[in-house]
Amino acid sequence: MATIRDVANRAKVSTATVSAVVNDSAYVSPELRARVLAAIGELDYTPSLAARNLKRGRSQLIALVVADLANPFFARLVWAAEAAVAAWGYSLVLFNSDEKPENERRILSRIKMLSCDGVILVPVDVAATQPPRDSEGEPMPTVLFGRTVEGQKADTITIDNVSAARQVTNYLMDLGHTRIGTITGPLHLTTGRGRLDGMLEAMRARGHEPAPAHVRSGEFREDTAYSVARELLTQPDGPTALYVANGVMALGVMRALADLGMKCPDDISIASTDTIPGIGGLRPRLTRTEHPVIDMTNEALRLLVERINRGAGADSRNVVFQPSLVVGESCAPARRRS
Amino acid sequence: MATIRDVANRAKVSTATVSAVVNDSAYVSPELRARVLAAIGELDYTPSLAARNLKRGRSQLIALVVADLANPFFARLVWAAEAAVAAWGYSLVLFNSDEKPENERRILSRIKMLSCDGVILVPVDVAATQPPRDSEGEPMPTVLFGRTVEGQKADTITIDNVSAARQVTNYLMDLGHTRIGTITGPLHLTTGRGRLDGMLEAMRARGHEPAPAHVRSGEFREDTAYSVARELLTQPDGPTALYVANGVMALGVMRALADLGMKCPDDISIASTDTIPGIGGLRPRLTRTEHPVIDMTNEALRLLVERINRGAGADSRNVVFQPSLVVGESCAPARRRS
DNA sequence: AACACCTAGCTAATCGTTTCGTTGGCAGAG
DNA sequence: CTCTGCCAACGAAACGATTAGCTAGGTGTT
Repeated sequence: MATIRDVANRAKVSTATVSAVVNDSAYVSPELRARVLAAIGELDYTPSLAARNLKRGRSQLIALVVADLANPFFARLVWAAEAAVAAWGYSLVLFNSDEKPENERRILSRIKMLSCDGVILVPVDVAATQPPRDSEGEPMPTVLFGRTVEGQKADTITIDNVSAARQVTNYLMDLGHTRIGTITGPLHLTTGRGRLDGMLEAMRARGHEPAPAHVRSGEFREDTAYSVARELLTQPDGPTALYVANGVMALGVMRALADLGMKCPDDISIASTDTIPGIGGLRPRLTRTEHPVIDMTNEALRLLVERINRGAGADSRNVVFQPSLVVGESCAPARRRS
Repeated sequence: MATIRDVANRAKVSTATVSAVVNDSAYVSPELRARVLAAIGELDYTPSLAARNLKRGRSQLIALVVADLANPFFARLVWAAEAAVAAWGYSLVLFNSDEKPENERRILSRIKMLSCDGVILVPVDVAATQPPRDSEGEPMPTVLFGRTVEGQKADTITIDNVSAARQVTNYLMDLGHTRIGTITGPLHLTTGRGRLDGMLEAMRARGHEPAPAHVRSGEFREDTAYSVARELLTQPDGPTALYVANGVMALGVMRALADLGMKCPDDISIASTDTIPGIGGLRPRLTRTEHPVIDMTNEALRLLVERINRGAGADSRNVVFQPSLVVGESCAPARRRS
């Protein structure tokens, strides 16, 4: 392939001049500029990012590490992030930690090798996640997305999980439900913990308390939620309404209902935090909160690029987004029950 | 950050020896090896990929260019590809061409700059897509995924679209439907064209022909399919069954039905090629073909890695996967109609 | 006319690896 | 005792860009 030296020879200028033209980094007379551009065109020259990165110590790469790529919530994040990253002139390197701390560790060291300029990280474990450091031992520009890590000073983008759960729970109680069960996410995650706390808080505020047997973890997974829901729904004194902590688990619950021959909302009301986009034509439509994923992603990139340019010194910022309740037809008023 | 020279100094060896240890590329005596490893540990040395790539002319990066990241089909591809790419020791750089040829061009030149080792490409336009070339003008190792490009010799992974459409159409006809409409994808894509051809072929084989007004393009998009479906379903002599060419469009059609107050399958039967994963709990479940995305992706990576290692010389291979029909409850037997 | 100053462009050092070709020490053969 | 061969380890030249520092020529001031 053509190198900058080939271009310089052909245009009868020095490599420094070619570099100046390519990067617009210094004034070059119109005549030389034209000669250089012509040579570039004739040789089909593309600067080598590898060489440029080696010299500049940057890579024009932004890494996105999601916790579960099979989850449509994160798929949407990937979609939004690709667009935002491209808009800022970077390229996106994608990793999936699959909720496993050891994967996360492997990925972060890989990111270090690639010397990515920044990282958007959905941390797997609040306790275990180490802030990524670059090759000089400095913390890499990082934005934590969706979940936070205790005691770590970093820029974060989160959703108000407590509020999400509270909104949904209040809605269910407004319909008259008091025997509300929940399928939670992993409680070591702020998303899992916060949603459970919000639900409990809302219920207690009105003098209710969920039966311990009605509070189960579905690990944020479709299949786990499916089996947990089957257990929960076949026990004698089952709940009349179920708050499900995320969208894929809600679909798992729906599948369990279908397999058990139960009807929603006739036999039980289901409401969730988050949902799967694009299923508005299928019934029942879930009552759920929606999260402004696109806004969150754009804000994450804004913060990240700012930090890349301003360095590690600046104070860390934490932006919290508010979810909004969207009512479908998956909930019915509670019927009086013995 | 620690460089190979720092390690060499500390271990009192040459950089060549450190390199040999790191890459296992030459025999090093146990004693020196131990010293080197110790120094690496003490300095927390990570080799710079930028420098390594510059020297080796490789980047350990594989690019994936999808045509529509918002489409769950491609989201699944991304998910499977990330895993496969990691398993082969590469990292995944993700791009979304959003079905726009100009984006695709921009992306391919970016990929060239990054000197990615290989590309998995869902081409946007059969005619316009140029095979990517590396900096030496050689064609880059590339696997075309899902769609093929006319006259281009390249490795391809595709699904048998004609067969998919034929299976679905035959199923509808077996139920007694003859007034079958279709919402197709863009006909300049092999996926769009093939699915329409398969449908027509199947109908003609039994002496039927769809009304021209019942054959419409939904551009593979949810919103377009939604509006087209509304038109199609409100015209006087509407079809009794609809074959929809992909999963997101099928959901758009479902949404249109819901908004029109029509019931599926009571008022109309819907069947599609491809679907959205994980919605098995919602009703009605679509009758559709399913595509072995994971197998397809793994095979794509196998081909790609082979080509990276064997060079451009080898013959190009085209692997065609077979879709399978999965019956839901979105189709009912045709009722006799005037 | 002499001097300082500015600027366009060049030369060459540098980034951190890999790798080719060389060195030096030791063992076995003559 | 010398010569040859072998092999572990090394030194130094790439890879392709950026950029600090320099040169030469032109301009403006006194």
